[in-house]
Amino acid sequence: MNLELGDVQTKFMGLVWDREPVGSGELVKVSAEELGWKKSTTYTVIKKLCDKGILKSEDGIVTTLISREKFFAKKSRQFVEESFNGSLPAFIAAFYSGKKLSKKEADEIQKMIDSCVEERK
Amino acid sequence: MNLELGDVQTKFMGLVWDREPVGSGELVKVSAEELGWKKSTTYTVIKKLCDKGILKSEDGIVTTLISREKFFAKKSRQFVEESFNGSLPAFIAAFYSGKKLSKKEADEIQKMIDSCVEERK
DNA sequence: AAAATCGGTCTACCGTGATAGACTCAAAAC
DNA sequence: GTTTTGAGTCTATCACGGTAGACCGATTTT
Repeated sequence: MNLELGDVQTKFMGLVWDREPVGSGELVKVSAEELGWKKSTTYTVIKKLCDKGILKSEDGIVTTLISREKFFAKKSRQFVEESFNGSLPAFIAAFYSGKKLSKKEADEIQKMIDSCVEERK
Repeated sequence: MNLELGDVQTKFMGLVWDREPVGSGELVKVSAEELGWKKSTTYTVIKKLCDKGILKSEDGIVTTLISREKFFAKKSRQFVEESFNGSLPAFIAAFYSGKKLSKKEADEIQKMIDSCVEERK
C-alpha cells in the first residue's frame, strides 16, 4: 500500500474516514461542498486511491482499507525517519526551536509520554 | 520562499548544508557519488532550488538562503499543522500508537520540554 | 593549434497529483 | 415512452518533481 498521498488526497481521505461506509454519491456531494470539486474529480480521486490500495469501492459503497490512526502513525514515523533520522527528540527540538511551550502543552505532552513509557522496572 | 521540496531535493539540500559555501563542480561530484546523479541533473536541481529562493548560486559558489534548522522547523510545524491541526500531543500520540517508549527516549523528551517551557510564574 | 575538461544552459521526457469536460448507461420520474 | 437524474468511465490538461542528453563557450592541457 502506497501512502504517498498529496495534501488534497489526504484531505479527501479525511472526509471518507468521517463517514465510512459511505456512498460514492454522498462523497461527490460532500467533496463539492468541502473541497469545491466537480463530480468527475471525486470519482477520479476515488479510483486513484483504490489503485493505491487505500480505498475500496464496491456497489457504490466506499470504505477505507487503513484506519485513520494507522495512516497517520505511518506518516508520522515516515516523516520523522526521513527528516530526523527517526529521532523524535530531534523532531521536537526542531518543532519548538525558537518557540516556547505553554504550561498546558507541556503537561499534555507529559501525560502523553508517561502513558507510553515502557513499564519495566 | 516555497518550501515544498520533494524527498530528493531535500536530500540534495542536505549535501549543500553540509558543505556550504561550496562550488557547483564539487556538488556535481558529490551528487554523483551520493545520489547517482548526472551533471546536468545537479545543475537543473540547483536552478530549480534557486528559483524557489532556497539556494543562491553566484560565480560558481552555491550557498543556502535558509538554515537547516529553520527549514526543518518550518517543515515540522507545517506537517503537524496539516496532519494534526497543529497539536503536537496528537502527533506524538500517533507516532507512538502501539509502540512503547524506552526510558531513555522518555528522558530525552523530558529534558526537551523542560527546556522549552515558558518561564513565567 | 587541437583536444580535453569544466561550468553551465536548454530542451525534453516520464510519472503523478490535481482537476475537469464529455460522454455512456441504467434507473427513476413524469 | 420520453425526459431527467445519478453513477461511473475515459480522456485530457497543467504543474511539477525527477532525471538526463545535447550542446556551448571558456579555460586548460598536450
